[in-house]
Amino acid sequence: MARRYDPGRRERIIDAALRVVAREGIAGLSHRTVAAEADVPLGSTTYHFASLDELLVAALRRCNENFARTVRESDCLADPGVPLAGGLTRLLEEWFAGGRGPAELEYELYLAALRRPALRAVAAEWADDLGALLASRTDPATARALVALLDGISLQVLLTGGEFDAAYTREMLGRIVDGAGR
Amino acid sequence: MARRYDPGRRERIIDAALRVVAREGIAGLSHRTVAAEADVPLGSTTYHFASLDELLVAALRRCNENFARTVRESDCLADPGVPLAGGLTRLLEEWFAGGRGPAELEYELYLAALRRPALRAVAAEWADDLGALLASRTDPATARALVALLDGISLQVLLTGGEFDAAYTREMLGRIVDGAGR
DNA sequence: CCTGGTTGTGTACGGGCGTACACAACCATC
DNA sequence: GATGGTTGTGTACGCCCGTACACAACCAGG
Repeated sequence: MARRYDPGRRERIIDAALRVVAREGIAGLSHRTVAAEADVPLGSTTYHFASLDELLVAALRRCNENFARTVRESDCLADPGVPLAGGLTRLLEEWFAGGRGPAELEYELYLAALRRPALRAVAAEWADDLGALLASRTDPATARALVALLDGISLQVLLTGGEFDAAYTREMLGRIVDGAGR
Repeated sequence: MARRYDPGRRERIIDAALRVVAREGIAGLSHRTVAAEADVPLGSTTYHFASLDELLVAALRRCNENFARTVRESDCLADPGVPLAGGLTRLLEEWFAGGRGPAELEYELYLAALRRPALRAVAAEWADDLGALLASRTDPATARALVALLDGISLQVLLTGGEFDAAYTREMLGRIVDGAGR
């Protein structure tokens, strides 16, 4: 039966799940497709993840970590000399520059929380983490609104197939930020 | 074979599809489930809608119409005496007062456009229609941003399972609106 | 009344799915 | 090196799916 010693198989399954979702969407995710993608036996996926929800939770969490690292490594937000709205706009611009793919993947997992209560906690973490990051440059309510507006603008781009408009984005984020000072 | 004369069967199938999606999500929508819900033979659903995408397009369009009618009938936006931000907040408040159900249904269909290009045009219509409605009270860019922020705030509520916060919403919408005047 | 075309149905096929479970491989203990 | 517990696999079952298609019901023109 060829059982291999394979630590980190769990992680490889999560990676495979992300590739499957990126390619075919959550609708195309099944124990079988992810097993094939990760090149592990079918039983292995059900063994490590009792349900697809569990696998999705792990995948979304991994996504969040990747995004958080990207944000932290980018200096768009760190430098207090750069206006907050401008930094956020640049961040989003870089993100969309990578094409629809990555953005679609992250949002699909994030939005899946709408129908899957198991994902809600992770989705909330994401919003909170980003909010906390921004809160160091403004107040919590404003930070939350910035996250909401970023989500809304990104969705408009992704859902309607439109283009990302940096000037417009900067302007509107600016209105939220500036409103905090009055 | 009992073929009935049944005009409006197409419409009844769309209604049934909305009920199915409301109850079980898009994942639970199939030719069979919708046929059972509409109490028509299986072949009837494939006859009227060649693919599920086609059915989803019809369902989303119907949703849009319902929402547009609700907005038009509500006087939250019509009265120029009411501040725009306040009117929108009240509209959203009434919407959420109906429970998660209706909001979940509309957003699930709307967000499905992320992965289904066939729905993009209808999703774009929705955003444009609402934008056009708001544009009569402000400029187009501001109107678009208001829609984006409304989407973002609604999503935060629905995805994280949180509560709708009217005061916060009014405040942030207000910042977008007021920013237009400077 | 027949007849040819259109509209709508029932059924059956092949395929992918989640899940269960017997059992192989491994490891620690003696 | 036997043994008992744990970890991981292969396989098979039953279910639901989209799709195709023969054919019933209907309708209009002759």
